[in-house]
Formats: sequence, structure tokens, C-alpha cells
Amino acid sequence: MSDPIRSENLLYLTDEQLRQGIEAMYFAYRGFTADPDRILESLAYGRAHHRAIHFINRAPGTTVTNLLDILGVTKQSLNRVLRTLIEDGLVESRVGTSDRRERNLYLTDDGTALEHRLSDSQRGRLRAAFREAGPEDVAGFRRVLEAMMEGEMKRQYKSLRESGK
Amino acid sequence: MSDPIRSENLLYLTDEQLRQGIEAMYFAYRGFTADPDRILESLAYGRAHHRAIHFINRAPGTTVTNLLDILGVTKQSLNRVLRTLIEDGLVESRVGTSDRRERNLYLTDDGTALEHRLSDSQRGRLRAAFREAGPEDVAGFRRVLEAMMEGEMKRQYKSLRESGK
DNA sequence: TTGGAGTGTCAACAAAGCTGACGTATTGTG
DNA sequence: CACAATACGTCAGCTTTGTTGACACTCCAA
Repeated sequence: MSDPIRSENLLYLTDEQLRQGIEAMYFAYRGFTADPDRILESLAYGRAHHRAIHFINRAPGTTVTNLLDILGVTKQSLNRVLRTLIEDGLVESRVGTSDRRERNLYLTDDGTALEHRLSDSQRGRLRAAFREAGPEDVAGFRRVLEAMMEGEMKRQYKSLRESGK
Repeated sequence: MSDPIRSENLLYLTDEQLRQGIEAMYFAYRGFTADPDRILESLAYGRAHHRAIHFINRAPGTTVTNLLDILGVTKQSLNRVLRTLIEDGLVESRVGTSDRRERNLYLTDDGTALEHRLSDSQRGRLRAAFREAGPEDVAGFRRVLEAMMEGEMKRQYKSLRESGK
């Protein structure tokens, strides 16, 4: 009270504000995944398939190990998902040219088509939210999310962002 | 180009910007859950237990049905989690006073203690992120997240926010 | 050339979601 | 009062997606 500037600056850091932030993340993440989930469900796929497809599309030719680093799961878990995608003809796995231990992963035409369906639905919701909020809010949204990531994840995120032209 | 105002306003809505928003949500949510997950793992609990504890603490005396609405899972799934929490003495289930078919749920002292451990760790990360970003960014973050929620979830969120004093 | 490190696969198991069916206690209504 | 509806719990069984353990293929360097 004796220092209005300081108290004003810290108002957004009260426990109540933080708890509202926690609940906002929880409910928003559910909205964020709802649309793709509906599409995936009709195809007998899950969120894990979506994530694999997203990042293979994002970095075509990526290796299994690289994908493991990004997704943060065990290779056995990823392998099961990858196997069904390969069997279904959505992903192609080519033996590495320089190091034949590696497998380079690519989306087939069918895989690319599904990726578009999924990301269109997710982008649609995000676009509506961004439009409703406006550019200033979107910039703040991005900065807070980036500050929330763990070190290694933040590195991955920035590296992907730069490769994205 | 012929309309600088319009193009400036829409720059943040390009597909590339939206894709970065999608990846930001993905990586940030992992950071968001990382700290509580570490605590829960050491106790043989999972995220489902955390969610139940959070919302029981948030609305003490809530009924099972109300919790089902908020969490959006089936009662069989919630029941499994609730049963272990009651057996372990973290949650108390009292027969309703006005309607004795209902069960009112409360955290015990042990349950409250765990809730504090969990939310302290999560608030710690959020506080750091909020402080790093600043009040303007936090406001934008909150507005974008709210715009991203589905209708029913947004209603739940707002109702909880108002009850939070 | 051979042994260790890196990469990927198979098998089996656990957590936590789901559906369907059913039992019990309680409430409210015709 | 009789009976349908509601709230809650539980059993059985299935799915997705995570885990660990064991193992095979490939590469590279001693």
C-alpha cells in the first residue's frame, strides 16, 4: 500500500490469479485437443498418432531417435504407433543412406492428407481464438507459454520455430 | 499491401503463426504438468488423482456427479481414482445431508497437505513464467486461453472463477 | 576383426480412459 | 402407497499409450 507501483505490478501474481491460470490451462488444453480427437476417434487412432504425424510433417526425413527426443516417450511406445501408421500406408520408413542403422521417416500422400485434416481443425479453433483476442493478446499468450516450458522443451520449440521459415 | 492496416492486423493469423501456437501449447502443457507429475510418481498416483484433488479442494463438499461434469470422465474411471484416495485417507466421502443419495467429498488434512505440495510446485512454475512475461502478457495469455475453450468448459471455468472470491 | 555403442523391434505389463450391465439406497411423483 | 427416476458404486472387459526387459542389426574404433 505504501508502494502502489510495486503492489500494482504484483497483483497478477497472487495465489488466486495463479490458480485461475492453472485452471485456464487445464480447460483450454481440453478445447485444444477436442477437434483432432474427434477426427482421430473415427479412424481408430489416438493423440499419439497425431503427434507423430505432426512432427514428421514438420521435419520430413527425421529419424526415430530425433522424434523420441521431441515427443519425450520411450522408443517402444513410439514404435507401436509408428508401426500402425506404416502398415496403414500413412508413413514411410526408409533406411538411412549415410548410416544404415537409422530410419528416415516421411509422410505418404495419404499421411499428408490426414495431417491437413487434423491441423486444419486445430488451426480453425486457434484462429478463432486468436481473432477474438487480438494481436497484443496473442503475443502475450506466446510469451507466457514459452516461459512455461522446461529448458530442453524450450530449446526444441525454438529450434522448430526457426526451421519454420 | 494496398491496405497496410488490414494486413498488419492479420499477420498473426498466418498458418505459420498458428502452427507455432499449436507447438507452443504442446510444449508448454508438458512443462505445466512436469512438476506435479514428479511428485505424484513417487506416490504411485497419476494425473487423474491430481485433478480430483484439485477440484475437491476448489469446491469442498462437491458431489460425485458434479466432479464428473467438471472432469469429463466416466464414473467408473473417476470411481477407481476416488476409491484409492479414500482408502489412503486423503479424501473423505460423507453422505449428503439434504439428499442422502449424494456423497459430499472433502479433503482430509493429509489430502490438503498433498494438494498444497502439488499446487505449490505448479504455482511456482507459473509464477516464474508470469513474472518473466509481465502483467500485459499474462492478461493476453488468459484471454486467448479462454477463447480457446469449448462452450461447456468455458462455462465451468467462469463459474469456478467467480466462486473464487 | 572384434567388441562396444547406437538404433530399432518384439513381448509383456501397468495406468487410466472407455462401454455395458447391474445392485442398492433414496427421492419424488402419479 | 407403489413405482419410476436419480445418485452412487461395482464387476467385467476392452483400448490407448505409457513403461521395462531382452534382443538383433549396424557402425566404428581399438
